[in-house]
Amino acid sequence: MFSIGQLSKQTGVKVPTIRYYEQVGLLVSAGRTEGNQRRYDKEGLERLGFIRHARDLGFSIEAISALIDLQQHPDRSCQEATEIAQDQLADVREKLRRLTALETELVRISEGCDGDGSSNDCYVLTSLADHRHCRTEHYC
Amino acid sequence: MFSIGQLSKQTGVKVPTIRYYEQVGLLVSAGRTEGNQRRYDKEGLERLGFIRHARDLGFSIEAISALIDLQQHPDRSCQEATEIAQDQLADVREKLRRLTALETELVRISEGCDGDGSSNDCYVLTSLADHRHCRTEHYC
DNA sequence: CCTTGAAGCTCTAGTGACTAGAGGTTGTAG
DNA sequence: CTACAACCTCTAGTCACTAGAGCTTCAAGG
Ligand SMILES: [Zn+2]
Ligand SMILES: [Zn+2]
Ligand SMILES: [Zn+2]
Ligand SMILES: [Zn+2]
Repeated sequence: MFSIGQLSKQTGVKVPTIRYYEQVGLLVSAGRTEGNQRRYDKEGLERLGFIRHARDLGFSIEAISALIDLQQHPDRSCQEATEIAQDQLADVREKLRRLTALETELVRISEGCDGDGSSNDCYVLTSLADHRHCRTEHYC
Repeated sequence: MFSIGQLSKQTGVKVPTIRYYEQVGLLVSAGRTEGNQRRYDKEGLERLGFIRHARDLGFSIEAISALIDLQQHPDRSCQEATEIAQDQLADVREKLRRLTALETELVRISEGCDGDGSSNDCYVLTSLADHRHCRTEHYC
């Protein structure tokens, strides 16, 4: 049996975050001591590892919830799991697309000024004031 | 003079967002009507355009505040402006780096399963359970 | 001049995924 | 038995909005 601190050390997830995961229903402790402290078993450790890894891949709490539900029912089809992964991939690709546009514009803007003039005619400031200087459509 | 709704239409910034910008000190109205409604002049319209464009490039409210301060003092050096832009570019590049790693792993994971098996031995679920399947270090 | 309805106002609370802090209790090593 | 690290709960804060309630004002048509 592990304390919350031991779980934290083994997975790299901070203690308050583990408590937060319990609050939102992702991870329940195996039980409590007489003094009300959480105790986890090996299953809890593995589940927290799963959560951590999925979070590190950008999956939302909601998506991870669904994935854990699937894991608990080994007989169910894994179609939903692949859909969730594909959705996440699509999200990431969309973000990449947007950030690439941002990078293009920020490179142009940054290179347009050495920072040694007056802010009166600074290329950074004038570029920000007018989207018509931009080569791409962009937003976050 | 423009009402908040006219400003909204011209810039594409939603009305509650404009009020939020006032609350955090980014944009003040030129004045109020007798009935307490906000009225803006051309300067306000331009400033909101600046804010909108900077937000669309991912700058934080805090950064935009600093940039507007610089704009208000045309005699000051624009060094800070270029620094802010370069910081933003560095941020964007860091995010791109991370998202690219995520994409690599998510492609592998998505392609590893057709979604026609049982969740018992689904490649998506086993990959999520163990980082050792991953080819990159990754996090958000 | 009067009515109507769109548009405005303020204030509070909710979003996601935590993080920080206060103030108190428990576990454990020496 | 004592010290103190680690634990507990609860509230509030982060960022940049967004939604809603409940009320007031503006402007156009009759
Ligand atoms: Zn400059
Ligand atoms: Zn632009
Ligand atoms: Zn599968
Ligand atoms: Zn991994």
